[in-house]
Amino acid sequence: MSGRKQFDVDAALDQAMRVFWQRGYADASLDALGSATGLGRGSLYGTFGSKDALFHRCLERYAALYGARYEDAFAAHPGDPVRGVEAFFEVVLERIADPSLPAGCLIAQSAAQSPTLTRESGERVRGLLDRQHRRVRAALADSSSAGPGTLDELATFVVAVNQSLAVLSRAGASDTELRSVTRLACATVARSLAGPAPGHPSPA
Amino acid sequence: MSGRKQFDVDAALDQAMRVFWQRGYADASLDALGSATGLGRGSLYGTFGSKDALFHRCLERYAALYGARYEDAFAAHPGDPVRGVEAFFEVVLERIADPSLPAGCLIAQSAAQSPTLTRESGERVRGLLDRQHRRVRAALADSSSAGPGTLDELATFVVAVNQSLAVLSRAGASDTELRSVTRLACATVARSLAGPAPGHPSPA
DNA sequence: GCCATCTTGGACCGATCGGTCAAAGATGTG
DNA sequence: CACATCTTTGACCGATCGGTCCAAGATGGC
Repeated sequence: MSGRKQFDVDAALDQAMRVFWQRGYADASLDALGSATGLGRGSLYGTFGSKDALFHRCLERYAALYGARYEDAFAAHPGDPVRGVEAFFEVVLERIADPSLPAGCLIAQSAAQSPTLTRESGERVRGLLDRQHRRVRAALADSSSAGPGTLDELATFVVAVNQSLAVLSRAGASDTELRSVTRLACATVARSLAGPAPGHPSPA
Repeated sequence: MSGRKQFDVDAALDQAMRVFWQRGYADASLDALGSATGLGRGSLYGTFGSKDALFHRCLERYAALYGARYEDAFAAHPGDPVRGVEAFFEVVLERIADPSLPAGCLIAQSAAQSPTLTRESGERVRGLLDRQHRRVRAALADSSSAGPGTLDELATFVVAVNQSLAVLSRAGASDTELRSVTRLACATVARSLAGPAPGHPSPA
């Protein structure tokens, strides 16, 4: 049966994305991807070309989907980066708590497996982390009382904490545990933006 | 050739551990484990029983090896938990910076892949994270000006940051980036131990 | 020196991997 | 209705997976 495409490409990408998200690139077999999307190998290869290309599409889709939500969270608190970061973490925590979604985070998952991926894929993941860094940094710079170095470090810190939430949630950490991590992280951001660190006087 | 065992079990475990560490459980093939250890399948199965059992032995060995170093780091600063945590992160950073070792951390790696492991293995990994939590908590409690709740949250925070270092390093983050994360984390610990957080007054 | 015992390397097993391909059916154009 | 074009299904490919097994060789007790 055919003639014209029988399925919605974006819906298929959503399902494939979840398989990569849940099992990682290597453990996401074409059989698993096929049954999750309801597609045969012919359709998968005819549409996407290869497992690698499908993975890239899924990465892009994931980044676009949740990247937009992160943007919204920051944008909801213009001029107030601390509230922005809180809202950002809230989005992450709600995604993690959603039982209809795999645990963790596709980017973190892929970053952890980066050395076992194609060099190309590894660089792509690194690029996505950089995008996240720039996004956070831009939000933090919104009330630029801090120097550019501090801004970079804080953004790296927020990205790092975000990755840690993914790892811990995959290990089975509770929402409560995760929230204590974000609470402390937010306090750190607030302190660092309010004034230089005590004990280690900032050169800025 | 044989009669008596021809190889050192611990040395073989060291090599196998690195393979799991570098590639993760699923991607660590028996061929890779065999060539890394220099052992044939007969020796591997005769000594360890199965890939899963070998993995467990490697987890234990990893936890024992680096757990001891963490203990040392904390023990080197009795009564000074902040310095203890700094020393702890220093051990982690040096291990990550060591080019003769795989990137990241075997525990973090396994935690991220936890949902794809045996239920048994997943629980084991969770147990190792708990052990790390208890270790950090005990060190923090050394100068117990903080309540037990705060202690738990801080220990979770330190464990979380440790996991984030593993993920970021595997994605190719530089030592400098990693150090800004630990610097901010240490400042957070110092602040929380010195007094309750501002803005969010602690109930303790 | 004989022999039970153990270890070792490698052949081998069925299952599964990512990927290809051809046959068959559906479609739009003329 | 005929036909070129496209999609889909599922059989099939070689490679590799984790795991088993056995023949050959080394060992120590007697």
